[in-house]
Amino acid sequence: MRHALKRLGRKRQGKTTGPDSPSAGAPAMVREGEKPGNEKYQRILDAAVEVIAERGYFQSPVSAIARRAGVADGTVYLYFKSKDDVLRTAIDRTFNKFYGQVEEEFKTLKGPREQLEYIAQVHLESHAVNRNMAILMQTEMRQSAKFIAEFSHHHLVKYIQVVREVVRRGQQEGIFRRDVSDGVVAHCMFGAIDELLSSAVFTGRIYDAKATAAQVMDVLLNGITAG
Amino acid sequence: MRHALKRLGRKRQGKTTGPDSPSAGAPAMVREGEKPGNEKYQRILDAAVEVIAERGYFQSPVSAIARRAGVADGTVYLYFKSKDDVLRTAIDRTFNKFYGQVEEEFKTLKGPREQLEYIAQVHLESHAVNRNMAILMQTEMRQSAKFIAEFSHHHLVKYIQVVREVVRRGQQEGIFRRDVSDGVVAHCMFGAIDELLSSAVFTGRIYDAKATAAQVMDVLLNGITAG
DNA sequence: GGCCGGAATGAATCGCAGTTCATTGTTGGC
DNA sequence: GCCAACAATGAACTGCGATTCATTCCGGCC
Repeated sequence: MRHALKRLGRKRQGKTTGPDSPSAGAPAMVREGEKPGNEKYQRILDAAVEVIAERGYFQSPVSAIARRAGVADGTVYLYFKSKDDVLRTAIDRTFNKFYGQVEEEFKTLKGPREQLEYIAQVHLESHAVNRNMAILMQTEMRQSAKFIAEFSHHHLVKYIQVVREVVRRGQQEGIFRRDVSDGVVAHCMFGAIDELLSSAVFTGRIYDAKATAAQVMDVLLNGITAG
Repeated sequence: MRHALKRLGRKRQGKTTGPDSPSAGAPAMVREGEKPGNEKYQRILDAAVEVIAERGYFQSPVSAIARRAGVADGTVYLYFKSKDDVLRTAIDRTFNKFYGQVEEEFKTLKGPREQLEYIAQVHLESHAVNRNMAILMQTEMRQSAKFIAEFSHHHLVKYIQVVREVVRRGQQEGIFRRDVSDGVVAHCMFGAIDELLSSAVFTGRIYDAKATAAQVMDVLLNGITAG
């Protein structure tokens, strides 16, 4: 009803809807197995992080992401189900890398204090590794959209869980005070580090991740040390 | 070019653009002085906070806010310049109330420890006072949109400033350690409280603001106490 | 009752942006 | 060279939503 103008340039006809296309499953998408390895896949992901960090998710049209990645708008949909999917994937990958790193280091680092210090340091270093990703984490992940809220909350919970476990072990070993809840400590630690990172991200300040982490953990550990 | 259908229902003509309207300044807006007192003004503000807390700024059409406030879409523009303006106003008011409260209490509360504890408590209590506003603070304020970023950052800075001053005074008086920067302490405190609040907001957990604030400040103050 | 000023309304405008898909390029096998 | 098969393209589609503004409603006044 609305649009009086019909397609004039290209004309679309024949092969109306018949499911006779070759590829069986998804209508038209790069095969699952090839995606992560593909160069364009990565380019799109990187471009999305860049653009979204600059302008915010809702102010980043797919066309802008595509342009930055040097591909056509439609190509994005060859590799991702939707615009949401791009952002979700980017965040997931970052978190998984973080957990992998922590898990790896925990194999050789056994003391609760050292473990907490290590987490703080990696958390703060994320800024240096990929500034755009850090910006994105400090903004979009904070649930500007409900669809991100749900799955990003899951990651947060996992982080807190890891810290809580370390704290609880420290309490059992008599290293940490037992009169403060491990949950409160975990949230305090996460919150403190995160706010420092956040403030650095927004003011563009540069800092030494190791030294800053040390200061924060000095206060915190000092505050929760038993005796 | 695009739209073939022209207005059919109401027809618009005459008085094309001439600036002969009665009210001089803004084209058609409730007089400045009357705004804040007006009942509709407040209704729209409240409705906006509610709706945006539920769905997020970009997923909250003006029409939804208007409906919730029980006014027509156009009425919103009688009281506010734009959709942005509504959100900005709501946030500004909340912060100003917070500062007013803190300032007032500081008149009778002089010890650095007590002052920090009071700030923590008010901060945590904000959840109880207006849950929707708390949600909004934890989400939209975190810069999902650049236009909010700029002015909300200003508020954050002010908060940190207040805490820093208290910490510095505590250091001068020899109550707090001097080997940790007041800035780091301020960010830690803000971050810790904020994260606790955030987590409560998202999980829907209920907590006792006074007791929780006490625990957090116990750890923090214990961590920064001199001697 | 008729008129006036201003508040309120909500349909229409208009531009934008997510997604689709007919068409075009490219590659490798014959 | 020719022909699949498949990746890539980008114009067109479509629906949504911020904002405008001609029109209606309302209260006070003559």
